[in-house]
Amino acid sequence: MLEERRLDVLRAIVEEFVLSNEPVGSKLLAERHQLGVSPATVRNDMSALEEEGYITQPHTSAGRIPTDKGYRLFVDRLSGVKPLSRAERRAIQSFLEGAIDLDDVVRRSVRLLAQLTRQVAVVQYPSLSCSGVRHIEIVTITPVRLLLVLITDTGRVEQRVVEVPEPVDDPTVSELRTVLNAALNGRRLADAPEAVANLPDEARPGLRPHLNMLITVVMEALVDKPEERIALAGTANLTRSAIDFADTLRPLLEALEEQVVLLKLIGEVRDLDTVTVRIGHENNVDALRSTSVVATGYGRGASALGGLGVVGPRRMDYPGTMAAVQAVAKYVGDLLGAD
Amino acid sequence: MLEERRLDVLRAIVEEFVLSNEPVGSKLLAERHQLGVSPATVRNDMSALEEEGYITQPHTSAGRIPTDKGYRLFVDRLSGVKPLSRAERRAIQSFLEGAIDLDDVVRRSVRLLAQLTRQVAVVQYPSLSCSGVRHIEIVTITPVRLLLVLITDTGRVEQRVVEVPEPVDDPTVSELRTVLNAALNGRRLADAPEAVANLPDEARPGLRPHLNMLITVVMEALVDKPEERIALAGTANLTRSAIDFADTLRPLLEALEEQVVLLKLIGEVRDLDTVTVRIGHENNVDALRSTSVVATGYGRGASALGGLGVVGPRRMDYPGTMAAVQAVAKYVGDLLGAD
DNA sequence: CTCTGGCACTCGATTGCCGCGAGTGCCAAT
DNA sequence: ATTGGCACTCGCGGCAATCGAGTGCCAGAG
Repeated sequence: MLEERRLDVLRAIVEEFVLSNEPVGSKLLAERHQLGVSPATVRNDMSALEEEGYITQPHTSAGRIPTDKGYRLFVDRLSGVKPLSRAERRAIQSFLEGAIDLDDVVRRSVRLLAQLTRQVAVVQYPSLSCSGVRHIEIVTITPVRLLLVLITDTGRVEQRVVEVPEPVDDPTVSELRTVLNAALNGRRLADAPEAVANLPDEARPGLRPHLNMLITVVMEALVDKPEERIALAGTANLTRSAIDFADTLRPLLEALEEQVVLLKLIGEVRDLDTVTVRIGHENNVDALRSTSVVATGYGRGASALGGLGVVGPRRMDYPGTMAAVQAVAKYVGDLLGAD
Repeated sequence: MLEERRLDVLRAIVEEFVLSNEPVGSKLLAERHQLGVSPATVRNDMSALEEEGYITQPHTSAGRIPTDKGYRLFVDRLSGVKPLSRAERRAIQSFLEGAIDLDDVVRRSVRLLAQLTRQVAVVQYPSLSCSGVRHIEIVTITPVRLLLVLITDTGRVEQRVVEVPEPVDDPTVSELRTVLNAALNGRRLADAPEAVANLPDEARPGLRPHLNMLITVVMEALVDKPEERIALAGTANLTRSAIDFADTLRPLLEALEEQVVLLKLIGEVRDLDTVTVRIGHENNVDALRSTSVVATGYGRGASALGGLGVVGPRRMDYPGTMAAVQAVAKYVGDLLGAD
């Protein structure tokens, strides 16, 4: 009973603070939320909550604000799921269904997510290694430079220039194309290594050096260190909550422009079916220590194709944001998994 | 003589204000710049300059700051060219030469430009219509859905899904590929319409409907309304100069995320060999009314492949920025024109 | 043992006031 | 035309007084 109400108080504090962005006091809480007790009682609870580290006061004569630990408890135990409204679901659907290609899907999703959550949205392009090979094309640029174009079943098109050891003529290119496609079409890139492992042995001798070269490139560039891509939107929303600009906003913007940082961020939390929340100091990136990240993976079937999420102030509508992230992930997953 | 010194004073004001970001007074001017006259004389000149609308004072007891008109005069007549240092040129070269493909070139350039100018940099991908066709590839997805992949000589790879009226088999696809490549390889996309105009008439009858369909798609999607792309970097630099954030920074960030706005901006000023400067109100975009844009086109030969530039505060080091923009445009043009 | 009303206390934010100083405009003198 | 002198304006920083939201604690009631 007692314990119960303390949590109610914490929940009320979080909700109130998220709305108002101002330290919340006992009087306001007792009035606005039906706690059924007087401000004085609330004060006692708040005192206890502060003792336990869930809330803190910015300065002596102010109300309380949640700590990271407080938000954490709120997210884990206190916040119900907030289903999206019918209108929102329809909006998502109609916003995404007009997409014509992968780029379009990703760009639309990221803008949609930014708009829904009013925060900074991040969407990772489908990982190459999780994608399947739809087609491999080889184009001659010069006799010793070939352009390798890889088309995946998620619609990504990747290209690499390959220098071959000795000039190749068109029939040979044709042959190479046939062999590679036969070996890889329909397979996932992650499975590529074994699929091509003994291709050179089976091919006619004249083809081997070129084949080896191409295979090396495919492996190195597309499987071992695939070039991941990221789309970003809604940075303007940062001006909504950030107050101390020079100190907070700049490093944040800088971090967001670093693809590496974002990839690390998304990479850590792209589980399917689970929306991960990182609150403040829980983030491993310095510049994000004062923000929260809500992210999840998208994809169809077992493994995630990629990740998406939002970055926002710790003072965030977690239930709503989590719902939006989950919903968009579901739609994007369906869209890219199906195509 | 008199006229001459007045302009010297204006130049000094602009230079001083760009450095200090504070209204500059007569005493400082007379001391720091060798005008050879007393503060009182400078005051008279300043008074005249204000009368003519080149400078203004924020409040009565403050120094003067340049108006848009003042910056304009400065850019047009007062600022010499500021050649980049040897080190800077080397930096540009070494920064760009490691690029492996088009995406890489563009991303590196935009970051480089942002770093050099400490402002927001914008680089447009080479326009499709100005690019040449290196290769056209057709991949069968289903018998009635083909994926058309266009590879340009600037390294751009564009893809479109095409629905054909009736199923096509592989030999037909092969034939289509051959015909299209024969007609378009090596040509510029802008010349494509006439190149393909009477292809259907020359082809064998069975091929015509598909050919027509493909040609229609190529024309519509790639020539009439080509999807232009933009890369952006250095938004963090906005926090450097912008002071009133909620009112200035947000709409600015929003505008910068609008590809349409940026494309319009760049599209208007992508002349080769000329660095265009738009100061404050000279910009047609509302959100950019309090910024300046310095941009130019890049490319090799006669027509521009694309445009690039920076967006920054009106209080900007114009000579330096113009030099940087010009230099980067030159290198990017060489890189993409040659490849 | 829990809750409540009362009360004194703290401390950040706001307001009003004052003096400093940077910068100007004007004028008389050179 | 240029200059030194001088009075004037006005933004800014510092300081003190005031206000009030919010707290902690305590004694009393249920």
